[in-house]
Amino acid sequence: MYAVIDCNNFYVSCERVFQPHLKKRPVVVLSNNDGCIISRSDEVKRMGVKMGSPAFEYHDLFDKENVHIFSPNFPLYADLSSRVMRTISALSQRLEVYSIDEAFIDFSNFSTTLIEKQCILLKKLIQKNIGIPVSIGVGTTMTLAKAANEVAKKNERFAGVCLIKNNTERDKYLVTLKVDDIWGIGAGLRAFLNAHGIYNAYKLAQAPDLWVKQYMTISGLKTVWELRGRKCHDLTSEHVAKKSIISSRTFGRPVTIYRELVESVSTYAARAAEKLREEGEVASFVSLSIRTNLHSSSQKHYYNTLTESLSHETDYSPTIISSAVQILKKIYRRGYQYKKACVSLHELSSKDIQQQHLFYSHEKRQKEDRTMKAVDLINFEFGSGTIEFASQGKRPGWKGNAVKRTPRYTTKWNELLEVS
DNA sequence: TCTGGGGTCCTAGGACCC
DNA sequence: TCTGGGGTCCTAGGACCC
Repeated sequence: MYAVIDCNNFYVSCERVFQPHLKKRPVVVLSNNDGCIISRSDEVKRMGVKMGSPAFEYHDLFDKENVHIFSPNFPLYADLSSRVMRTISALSQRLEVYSIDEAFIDFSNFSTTLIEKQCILLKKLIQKNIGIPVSIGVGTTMTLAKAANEVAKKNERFAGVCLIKNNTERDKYLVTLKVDDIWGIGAGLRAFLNAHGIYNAYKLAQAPDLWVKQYMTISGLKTVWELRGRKCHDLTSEHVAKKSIISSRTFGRPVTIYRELVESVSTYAARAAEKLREEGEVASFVSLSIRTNLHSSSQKHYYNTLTESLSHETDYSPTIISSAVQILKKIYRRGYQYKKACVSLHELSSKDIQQQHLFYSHEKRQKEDRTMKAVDLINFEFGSGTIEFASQGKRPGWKGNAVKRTPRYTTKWNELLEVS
């Protein structure tokens, strides 16, 4: 048996921890730049506000309904997430942290009665210790656990915990779930399945293997098998090395000046390199893409991307920054209003098993390592951005602003004082 | 006026090999 | 008239997840 623990409306719930008066009140959290809606309270969901939709479309509704709006406060969410995960890990050895607000645990060799007791206890514990409401779903495969979780969320009588104990229960619940409520079925497959008369998860589970394989690839077939109770996925508990690292941001305003693009690209490259060092990896390739506003119909569009190999595997920020800026030089075109840049690193490998390089001495590498260590340490101790590279610019006008960000209550002493 | 950020996996098709 | 068979590797694009 697997259980999946999912924090309800996670970012909204995090804000409510420090502003309890917002319980039962409509709340949304927006993306960077206050662009999209990325978390909604139940009250807002009931108003028909769609996940990921642009915030400006709901300006009037939010005004009228007195919706509380927040800019994202990711340091806070990350910290509360780690506290939730710590509480869960106390209960189970085998745990996979699947995302910031979700974890799987392995309940093999437990009786269903015991599992149910443990889940109810865990839900209470997380609520009491951290103040975050969660839903828990249990099933014989990870996909069925996720389905049970959906059932628990949709139906109040479960009080947040739903176990699929046998095939009869499984079929009964699957009938109530739409195909795209199922893990692995998105909008594209929903449209396809609906066009073939398949609307609920039960019907999907009945679809013939060959047909599923042909039209939904092997991943779709695994989903179907898991719905029937045949195990195809298992927990990945140990740390999995990342295959790519991305740093990208939409600008606070359209950018036309080349120097400003250099500043933003340098900043994203520096951040990507920093993440790379956190992972203990080195990169072989740097990619950069830049684009104008996709949604604007009044201006001319431009998008371009280019990947270049580094002369040697590295995690040294100056090397990665200058590579990204070199690419920018090649793909930049005058006369466009740029809205976004994205730096990504590829062909990552572990720093420990780095290869020797003919034109890149051991001494040079050690010196670079010491420099980066110092930079990272300063930024960790005194806050990120304390020390930056010159090409990142002094007073960036292209950065977005998050006006409605709440204090980082749990990770910054000075911001804790802002709690009134 | 205003539309996020960060990832993974799979497939088709082309290039190439013998 | 009539043009093989079997394989690998790479990439772009599309699907999905949160």
